[in-house]
Amino acid sequence: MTITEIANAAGVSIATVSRYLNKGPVKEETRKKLEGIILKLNYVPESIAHHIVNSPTQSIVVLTHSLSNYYTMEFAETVNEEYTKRNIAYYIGCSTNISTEYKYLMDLISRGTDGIIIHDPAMDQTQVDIYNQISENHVPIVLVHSFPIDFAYNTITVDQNIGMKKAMQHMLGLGHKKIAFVRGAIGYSFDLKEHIWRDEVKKSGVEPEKEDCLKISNSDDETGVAQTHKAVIDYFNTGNRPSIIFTCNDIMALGTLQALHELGLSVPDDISLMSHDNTVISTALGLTCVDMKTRSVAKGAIDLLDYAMHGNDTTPRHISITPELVLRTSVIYAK
Amino acid sequence: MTITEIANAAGVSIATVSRYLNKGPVKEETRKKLEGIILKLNYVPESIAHHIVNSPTQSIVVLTHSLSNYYTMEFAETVNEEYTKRNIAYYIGCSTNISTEYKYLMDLISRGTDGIIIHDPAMDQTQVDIYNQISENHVPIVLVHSFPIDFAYNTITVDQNIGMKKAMQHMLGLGHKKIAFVRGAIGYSFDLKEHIWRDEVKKSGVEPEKEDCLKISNSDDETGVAQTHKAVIDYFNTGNRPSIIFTCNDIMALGTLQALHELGLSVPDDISLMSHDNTVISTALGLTCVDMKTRSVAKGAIDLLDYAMHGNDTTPRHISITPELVLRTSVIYAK
DNA sequence: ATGAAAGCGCTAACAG
DNA sequence: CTGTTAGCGCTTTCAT
Repeated sequence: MTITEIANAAGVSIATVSRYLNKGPVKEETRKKLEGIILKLNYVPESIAHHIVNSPTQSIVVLTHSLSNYYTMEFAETVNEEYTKRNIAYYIGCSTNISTEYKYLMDLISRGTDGIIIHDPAMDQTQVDIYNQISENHVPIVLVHSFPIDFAYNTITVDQNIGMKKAMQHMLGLGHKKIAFVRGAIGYSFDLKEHIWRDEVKKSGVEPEKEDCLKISNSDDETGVAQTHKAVIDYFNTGNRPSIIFTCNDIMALGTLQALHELGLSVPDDISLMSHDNTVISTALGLTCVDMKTRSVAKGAIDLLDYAMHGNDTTPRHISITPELVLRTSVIYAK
Repeated sequence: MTITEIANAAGVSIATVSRYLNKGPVKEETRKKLEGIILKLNYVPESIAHHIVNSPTQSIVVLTHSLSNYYTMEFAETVNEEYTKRNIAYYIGCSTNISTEYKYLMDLISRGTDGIIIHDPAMDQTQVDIYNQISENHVPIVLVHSFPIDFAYNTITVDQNIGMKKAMQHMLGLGHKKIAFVRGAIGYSFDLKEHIWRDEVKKSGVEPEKEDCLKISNSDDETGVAQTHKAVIDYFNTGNRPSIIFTCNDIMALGTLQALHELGLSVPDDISLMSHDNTVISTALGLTCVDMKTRSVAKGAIDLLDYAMHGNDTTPRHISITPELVLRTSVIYAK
């Protein structure tokens, strides 16, 4: 079904149909006729052809590395709310590693996507040239929680240093000495958190034990829960008795909770638990945690993208949001 | 950056460049030259122009009604895994109501999307004509968990009747008489479950009380948790003392758990809890529940779409998957 | 192996 | 207010 067919059916030229479609000046009579025909023929414009001549495609996409993660989803959802309001087509792509991220990016720019938000980009410093290649194709991109590097993109992150420091000071301040630290195996933000954990423990005068740092190989979905569960059980079975456990995300908190329950330890009476991200899981379970302020981050990302898409100033901007502690009932004084 | 520019730079015709790009016959020498130029000029093909002449766009999208829902996300993720393997661009759109669902659908077919999977479609019988309109545009669509109607689409669902019956029989069989039923305010599948709850309770010889059916207005994210929490507290404050609570999804289970905790009731010692969907939350919390077999459903949806996209037989197919009970520790004999 | 030219569905001057 | 026409970036005969 093309514009030509409906032009023929109406006995007018394709230009008139196009004008009608684009709300240009058309005589009332013609308008009525076209309206009827389009309805009857069930015509849907081929936007692909529209956009080959009229560049913006009215589409924004968020690329993320995981779908089964509340923290990611809360981000995607906030963005969705905004673009739904604006009536622009918004889609989510999920790239689980560097190579699919690259493929997605190529697909998106070749599709003429108007703007791209990459949440937790998989690429790091060694792949900067790829980002540069993309930037040469003039697609506005904003990086959310990217590795820290000064390059030609708009970026927004929460300052995880501050968040983690606040968390450590909170725990240490309550008298905790042996703080188990549960992290994912690979990832810049895990490294950063571990570093601060190590640092602050040291500063408090005790030497961080190697075994107190538990690395979970898969951490986003129920297998992450299971892996954490196992790691925590093993950790206790080796004789470790921390007064508090800190988990780098809520999925790990879930696995930890499960393990604790199995070990007959209740939170916070027998042991404290602190988490990170403040997803619905922390809310629901009453876990004290670091709030990633996902909604603020999402709003900021949208602002940056607006700026990149519509502003006339092309210098990249960088936003850093300060995370805050959410105090609930899962952390109490060390016994 | 267009094919023309690279043709000029290489001193060949655009036809040759096109041939090179499409792996057609090109002399080794020309090939080498083009390869270099394309790399240097950072050329990315304009797939929009490609697909105006060469229809398939190599893209599949899943439309869903919510992003902050593990059950939905597990579905989206399973589909993602499959299409990533196949190297086809896969995106997710989120339409929160009938009107945005319609807009999305129009956007997708006008973009030339190759196939669409609608998970939990918002439309019901009264909007069937919209689906028909779409079907006339020849875009393969499969409906997942749609309302039950015989029309020209491929559909796949789990038989929630069976699942809910199994759940009721399990609870009733353990001697529970007053079963609180927690559902979302609006939705076909909630209605269906309530109907069976009512039916089975009646069959067991007791009259279902109006107050035992709690309706939660928002049920997908943390506000759903909060709403459920409040509703359950109110319910108990009115003097109700069920021996078990059944929740229609895990978000509601979370809210219920929170309320129970606040009321000083522990699961399953003081009260039993059974949920629906078997997301990571049920797994982690050890909740007995109805497993929606999301991964099987996702695989089935992909099969149906393959069939619709590549098969030569156009008669719609329908798959019904039987849900199963997952017995964990949250449900015990009624006291 | 390569180039010229037509055409995909649509928009945007430009005439009338 | 409407029709004619050129052209968006690409593919695809058809010649050469």
